[in-house]
Amino acid sequence: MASIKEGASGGGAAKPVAQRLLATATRLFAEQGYDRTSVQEIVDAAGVTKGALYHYFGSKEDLLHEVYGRVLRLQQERLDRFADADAPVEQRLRDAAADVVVTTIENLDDTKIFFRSMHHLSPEKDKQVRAERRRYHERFRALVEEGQHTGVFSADVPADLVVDYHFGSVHHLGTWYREDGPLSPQQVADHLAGLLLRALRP
Amino acid sequence: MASIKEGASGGGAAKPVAQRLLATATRLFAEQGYDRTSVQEIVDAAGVTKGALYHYFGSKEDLLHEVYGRVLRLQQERLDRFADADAPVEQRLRDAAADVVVTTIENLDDTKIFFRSMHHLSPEKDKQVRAERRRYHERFRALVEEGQHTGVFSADVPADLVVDYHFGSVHHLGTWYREDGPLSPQQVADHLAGLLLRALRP
DNA sequence: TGGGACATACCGACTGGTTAGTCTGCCCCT
DNA sequence: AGGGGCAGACTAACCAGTCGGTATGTCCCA
Repeated sequence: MASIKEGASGGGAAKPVAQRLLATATRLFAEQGYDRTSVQEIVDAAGVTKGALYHYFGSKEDLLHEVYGRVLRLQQERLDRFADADAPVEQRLRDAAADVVVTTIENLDDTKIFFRSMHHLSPEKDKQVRAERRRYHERFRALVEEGQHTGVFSADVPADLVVDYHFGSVHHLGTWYREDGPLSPQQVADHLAGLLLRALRP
Repeated sequence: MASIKEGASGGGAAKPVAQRLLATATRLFAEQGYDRTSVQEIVDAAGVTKGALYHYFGSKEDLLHEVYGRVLRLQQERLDRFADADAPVEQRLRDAAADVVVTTIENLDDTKIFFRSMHHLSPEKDKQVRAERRRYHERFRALVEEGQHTGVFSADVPADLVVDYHFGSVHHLGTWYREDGPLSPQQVADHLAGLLLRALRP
């Protein structure tokens, strides 16, 4: 329901207008912020007009919500994959923690928007997004708790706080990570996952 | 130059208008975001009119910049105090790391604004704020490096990344910390500083 | 084969409302 | 009597969303 109204375009043209609009909006939102980006700017940059945008999307906010949906679905799916793997819990947590870093860096525009503009959503959509985020948080927390119960992680720190601790660093990536910096996404991920696992050593 | 045009008010009235405006703006910016808060709202909530606001501040952006200046000065001063203390480096880092958490929670409105609205500043002011943040970052990094050189901290993770790691969690506080939650500011600070120090164990 | 009926995809001028900032002037203290 | 401190109406710009219109395509029945 939250997905784009099929671009149809029978034969298979160059680039569906709806997707071009979403990609353009994502870039502009990340660069200038949601409120600072006008609908006119988006359609100009995408080479269409408002008529096209409002043909595919119900509102400007729908564009934002669409970005959120994409990120959430992607991250949740990947987390589930790693958490369900057949490996010791410390390995599963390490893999999941590192993966979310890589995925975040690879979609840095989306995640910048995600964390900066969350509070721009209408109460209704905000509630939905929060619910999905909570599911994600809880899945991650379950990994930490499992390790604490089996004794491979230190138990004298609340699991919730540990999760927020790690996601703080993930959240923060958009602020400091530069593509032309000295570290590859995978290197950053390995370092951050390493720090987390060491912080959890009993 | 970046400070408020003296409220004068010779004798010492109830509450200087300039400070009331700044406090009101801070609250509203934190609640609704900078762009979503109109100047009219601010002056209404402060019980004055636009004439008063533009008498004391050059622009809406000046209000934001003023909030930034306050936070930056406060945090820098406190960091310097802890970093200069006469104690082993692991103790100084722990104290500094915990203190910034407590200070952040105690000024959660300011820091929410700080991290959310940074990119709303004009290039000129943005440059200035960045420079001050960098000084702060470097002071903190020096502590990590000192410990790495003297061997009390593991050296196989870049010091810059460690600093961003910790400040990620600080940055993130505004997202999850609730006053009516189970943890006091000091408890959160102790946990986060503990995690950092354990992550750095050789 | 042709043509009417209808739908999809998009255009772009327009509207109603909001906004930051200005300006003139009053009031009160010194 | 002069100026700081403020009021409040005003302006010029901008913005999300609307709406009537057009061009192109598809389906169906004769």
